[in-house]
Amino acid sequence: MAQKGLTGFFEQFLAKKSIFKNKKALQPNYTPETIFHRDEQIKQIANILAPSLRLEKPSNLFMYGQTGTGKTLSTQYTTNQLLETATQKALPLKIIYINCKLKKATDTEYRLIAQLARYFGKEIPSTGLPTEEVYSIFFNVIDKEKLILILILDEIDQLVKKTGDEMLYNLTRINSELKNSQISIIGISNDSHFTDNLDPRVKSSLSEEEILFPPYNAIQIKEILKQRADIAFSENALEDGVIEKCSAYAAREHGDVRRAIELLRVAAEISERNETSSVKMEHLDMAEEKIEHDKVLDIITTQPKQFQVTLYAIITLYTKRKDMLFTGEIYELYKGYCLQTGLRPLTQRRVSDIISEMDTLGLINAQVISKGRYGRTRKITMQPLPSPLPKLKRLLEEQLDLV
DNA sequence: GTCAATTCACATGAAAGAGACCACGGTCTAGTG
DNA sequence: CTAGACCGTGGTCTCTTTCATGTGAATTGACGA
Repeated sequence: MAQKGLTGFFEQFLAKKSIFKNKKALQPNYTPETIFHRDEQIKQIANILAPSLRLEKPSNLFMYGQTGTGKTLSTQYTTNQLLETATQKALPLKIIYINCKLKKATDTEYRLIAQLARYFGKEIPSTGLPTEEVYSIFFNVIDKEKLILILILDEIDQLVKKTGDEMLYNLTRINSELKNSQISIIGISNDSHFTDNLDPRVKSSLSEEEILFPPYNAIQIKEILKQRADIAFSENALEDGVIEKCSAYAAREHGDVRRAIELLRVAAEISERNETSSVKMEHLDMAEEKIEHDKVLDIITTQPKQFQVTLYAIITLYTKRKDMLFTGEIYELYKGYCLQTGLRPLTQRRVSDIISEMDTLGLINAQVISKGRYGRTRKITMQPLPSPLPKLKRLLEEQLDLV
């Protein structure tokens, strides 16, 4: 029945002139051929890593800067070049890039080492072995022959937050036991205070060298966006001022280019779906909303039930009383809903943690305050969320089978 | 009126338990020659 | 005799509970002017 209509639709879709020429240039993992405004940093990285070509261990390196300031990009660019030279000269250089946040597979010491061992073709079960065992497997495989290993740990702060800094210590220490090979660690973090709380031993060995990535300013963002847009879009696909507005927006958000590019891409997708011939200003606004909305929906639907019930309690209470809420009353309400849904209520201790997780995720504003004689608690308010509350509430009701 | 002590209602930390998942080695069992 | 099924042990991981300790200002109450 609908088949015929659909073939027609797809044919029409293909026949339509796309505003995209090469959409890849807007994907988050795209590496452009030239990188703007990061010459200084790239040169530094190259300088620090260059000794590896003489088979000497490069210094460990720590890079920091806000999100979307080109840390990962610059690193990948430099290491790719480095690797190219190394392969040409048949040097035993290996570079491993691990994003500690992206993959759930690397958020514990065991998993990280297992992941590393897998890069060398060792099959490591996802669980069941003692961590020591995995270390020694890894150790043996890299020390078999001479090798310079550069290990890039992106979002290293996430890793340390979850597993503690002991593992970094272990990793740096491993060098002294290796006979043939050497490991260098490149840590990338968007938290500049990250090293403050590290064990001094780890700190000094990790940041033998440091590179700071300052945020881009609006003009720089504009140039970068322009570069990407030229590749990504066909001619006249962008209305005048779109790029300017996009970069202004990103500059406001501490110079995060990644966001600017995402915004541009989503805006273009919206305009394509709306069958307009070019990306207009209003698409940017819609894109901004959509990005936020999707983020919230994604968070909500992927969180466990307990989290959802807690959020549901907060939303219900908040729609009833538009002022600040406190942990105690939320917990009481939460217990009630648990009964309704047949969930076993968690302790207040846990719910308290859940609430603070929500704060970190940006769903709510939770602030610890003291009400003097009346105790200490979290003051919870809801930010103006991109998705209207009743809609969220209904979504949660569906998720939880609440009536 | 002033000032230190008290008190509340949680926050925050540390440790440990439960239950799921998994590897490994040993033992048992059934099928094969 | 051997491959595969099955079990017990010991390991990780995540989520949670339990127990313990911390905290900051409103309130209280003693004190002095």
